[in-house]
Amino acid sequence: MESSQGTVSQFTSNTIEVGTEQRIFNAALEVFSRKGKDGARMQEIADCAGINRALLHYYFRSKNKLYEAVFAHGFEQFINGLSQSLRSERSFESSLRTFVHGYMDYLCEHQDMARLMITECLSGGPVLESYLATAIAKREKLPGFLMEDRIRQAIEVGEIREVDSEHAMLTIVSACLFPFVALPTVRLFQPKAATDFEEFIAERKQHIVELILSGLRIP
Amino acid sequence: MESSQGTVSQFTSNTIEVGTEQRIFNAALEVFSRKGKDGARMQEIADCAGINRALLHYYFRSKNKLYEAVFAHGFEQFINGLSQSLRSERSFESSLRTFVHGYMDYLCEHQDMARLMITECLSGGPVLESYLATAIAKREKLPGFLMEDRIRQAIEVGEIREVDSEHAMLTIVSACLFPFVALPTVRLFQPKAATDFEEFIAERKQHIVELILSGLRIP
DNA sequence: GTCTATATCTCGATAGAC
DNA sequence: GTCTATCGAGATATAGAC
Repeated sequence: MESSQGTVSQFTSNTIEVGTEQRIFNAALEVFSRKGKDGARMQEIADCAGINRALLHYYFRSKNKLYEAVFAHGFEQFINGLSQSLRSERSFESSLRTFVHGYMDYLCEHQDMARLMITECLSGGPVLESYLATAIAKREKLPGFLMEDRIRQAIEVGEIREVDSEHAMLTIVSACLFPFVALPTVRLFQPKAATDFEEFIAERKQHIVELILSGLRIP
Repeated sequence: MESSQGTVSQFTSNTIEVGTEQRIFNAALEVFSRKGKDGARMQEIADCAGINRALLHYYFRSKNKLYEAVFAHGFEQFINGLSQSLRSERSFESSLRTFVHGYMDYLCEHQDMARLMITECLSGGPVLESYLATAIAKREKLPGFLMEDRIRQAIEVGEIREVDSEHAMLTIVSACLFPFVALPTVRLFQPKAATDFEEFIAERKQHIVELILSGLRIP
């Protein structure tokens, strides 16, 4: 139980010499994110990590502990990702572009984590909610809040038209995040999402920024 | 089935009496939609329906059959909901408003089904995909396709500016559907979603229609 | 640290009384 | 149709050899 505490925070995306604990960690994220906490099987995680089932219990005491560890790490990463880049004062257009691109870049790199949090949400999300609740206490850390403040500020200065900043923020997040949630389905409708994912994402970023900017422009 | 003339049943309410099979069905939808097919427990479904576990197997042979039945029914409902109302609209604004309001009304009434399909999506969605694939064959039945055609048509006539109709459609669906997926989280950020859900939805409909219309308006 | 073997428990499914 | 009791498969978790 000590071993997980000590090393979790030092995970890197280094390709050389990936340790057992991290392989377990990655595999767990992958499986949990697709099957949910209950649906996930320890055997599948072990197979995915290329090790024995018993090792899962050696590094993380139980399935519950493993899930908690995976979730906590991903959540931390999720919050800290965007916050810095949003603080600098620039035009609203520049802020929006920064947010959309940064958010979708994160989602591309951490699709597992996105699925995991959505799965949490769907199940009523007691774990996610407790994490969010404490995060909301320190309001300034959440990228979503930063961007929403930016919207309000832009309205005051007359940079964009008057809209409900909370709904606008929700719409922006939805437009960025939902395609990842529904990816298997999206692929059926938009073949490019299957054949050339990078280009699909690039197009999507541009579409969202343009649509929102145009939608918030003062008539 | 049998009419109890002499006894005043304490189970009947002012609503229409709902049979055991229907109660199982509703309970299964509720549980499957939150936990996913694997994560759901037959015991929980039975508890939720207020009956014994064995009865689940009496009405539906197995967990798999039960899931299939629930999914098939919900999916059918989902497709047929909007299609008619979309064929008869004139202006693009009117079509968009019809779609957004109709779609969100459906989602409000069938939040379980929305969750179920999202859960399917997240797990790779073989069941959903097979249903969608056959539905896509008869293209004209899907409301999403109808609306996307409507966007293309509006562009040709010069009613709205030139955009990628597929991305625009995806954005509209995202804006409508995602708030239901993330409802537990949204409630933390927008208290009104918890206290006055009806008003929150009404606001949301209006916001989406206005933002998209303004976003697609010809400069 | 990593494995095999096994104990323990949970869940889906069935049998049979009423 | 509905219940209680139980079986058997498969899952988590532990013990112990190496």
